[in-house]
Amino acid sequence: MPKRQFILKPIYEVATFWDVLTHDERNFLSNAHGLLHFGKNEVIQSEGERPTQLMILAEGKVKVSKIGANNRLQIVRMLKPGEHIGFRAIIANELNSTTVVAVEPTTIYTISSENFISILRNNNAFCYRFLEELAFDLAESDARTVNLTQKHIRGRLAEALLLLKDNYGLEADKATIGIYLSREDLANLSNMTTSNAIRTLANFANEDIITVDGRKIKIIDEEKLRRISKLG
Amino acid sequence: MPKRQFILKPIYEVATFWDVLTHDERNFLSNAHGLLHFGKNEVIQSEGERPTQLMILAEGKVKVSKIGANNRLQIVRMLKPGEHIGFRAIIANELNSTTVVAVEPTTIYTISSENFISILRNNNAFCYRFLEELAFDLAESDARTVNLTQKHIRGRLAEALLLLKDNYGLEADKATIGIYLSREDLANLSNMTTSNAIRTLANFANEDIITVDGRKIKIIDEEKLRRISKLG
DNA sequence: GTATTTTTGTGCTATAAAACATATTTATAC
DNA sequence: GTATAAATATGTTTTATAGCACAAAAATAC
Repeated sequence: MPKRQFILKPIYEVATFWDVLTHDERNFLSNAHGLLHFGKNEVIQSEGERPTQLMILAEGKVKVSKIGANNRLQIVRMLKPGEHIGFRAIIANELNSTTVVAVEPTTIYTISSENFISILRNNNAFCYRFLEELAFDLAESDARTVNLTQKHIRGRLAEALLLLKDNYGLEADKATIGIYLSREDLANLSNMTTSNAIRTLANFANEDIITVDGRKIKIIDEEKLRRISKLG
Repeated sequence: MPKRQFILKPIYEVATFWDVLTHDERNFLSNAHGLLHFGKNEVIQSEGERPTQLMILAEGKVKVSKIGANNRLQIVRMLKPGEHIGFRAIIANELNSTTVVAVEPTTIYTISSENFISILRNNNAFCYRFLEELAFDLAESDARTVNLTQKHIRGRLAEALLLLKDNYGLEADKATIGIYLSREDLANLSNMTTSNAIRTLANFANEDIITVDGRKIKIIDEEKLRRISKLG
């Protein structure tokens, strides 16, 4: 069987804001955009750097993380195609507050900060779209703060698995979570050590809540997983 | 000495967005706004309720919190005059994701959700202002997630004290933090139990980093406090 | 002014989770 | 194909912090 060939979608099919652009803006952006590729584990942007462009994830999956005390890494969110990278720092006129790394081979459309800001300043519907996006992101970030600080290990890991399921969906078997993360990434997402992620994952498997095959995780009993996540 | 009389500033002096309004919008809002008062510890909005108005904090201080696992409360941010309440949920068209409570007597100007959205949709500069505000808030929320999950108790309390100092400033003596919180609030802000907040506060006082007189906290050695916060 | 509730303070115990140690398996390099 | 590195797995020890109990002080109610 030949390896499946990905046909890259054009920017107007990837960018969720395309419908609110004016005719002129569409014409302009059809040319005035860039294209970047990143291999697995490649760094897309780094915390502390000055942002130079809005990035639109066209293909692939990325993790967004921050370094905290003792150089411990915390994954603050995971992005999928159609979502944006780097726009928060551009809007706030700050340095990047997060590091973004490709979890699998990733293709990105880019729009320069200047062009991005220019459209934000001139197209009200476009501006409103990003306003909505930030409003959603803020609620999620606040919720994550509370979940990560108050839930116990089992609750945090259950929550992370559900977050991944909700974000990336399930494969054709309707059970396998649509992203394969290392135990270390799972740990950084759930605010625990790698050994505890491994242990807790094994416990969940023993309790027939999930099955684990390498990095493939099948959700067997979602109800139970939600209960564990909810109770903390 | 007679009790100091607060003269309430008019909305156009409180609202930080007033300068980007059009002449017509100013005329309109000069009448189409409401005024609310809340006593100490009164609930201004509740998690799960439908938001009905943008609130602009005119006088007073409020805490913004969420309930997590085991009904434990987490304060996610603290607001001061000029800052906004309830706009995130209106923009995202969601129920309130947070509860807001007055820490001291508080006066609030209100603008109905409909009027707020209408201006957002028509005045690009106004929309951009709130875009910026959310961009700042998101970075702070992400930073808080990492700090609260990774720092130890001393680091978390030191961080909370600095956050309060940076947000509310110092009194005339250039040492007393400009807001008086209960030990319980300090604990909910720093993600720890009340006893641990009390204990750690006492330790800081013993180490001559702060002095404590009831709820008044004087910062004696800010350098040391920043070091403790940074190291975690 | 006294009673009652709330807040603050302190010691002790229990426990969740990190830290550490060490295999074992899997992936990658040459 | 072998060597080396990285990821996964598991047992043991240590520790930070929650949980609990109770006392003292302060605030509030009557």
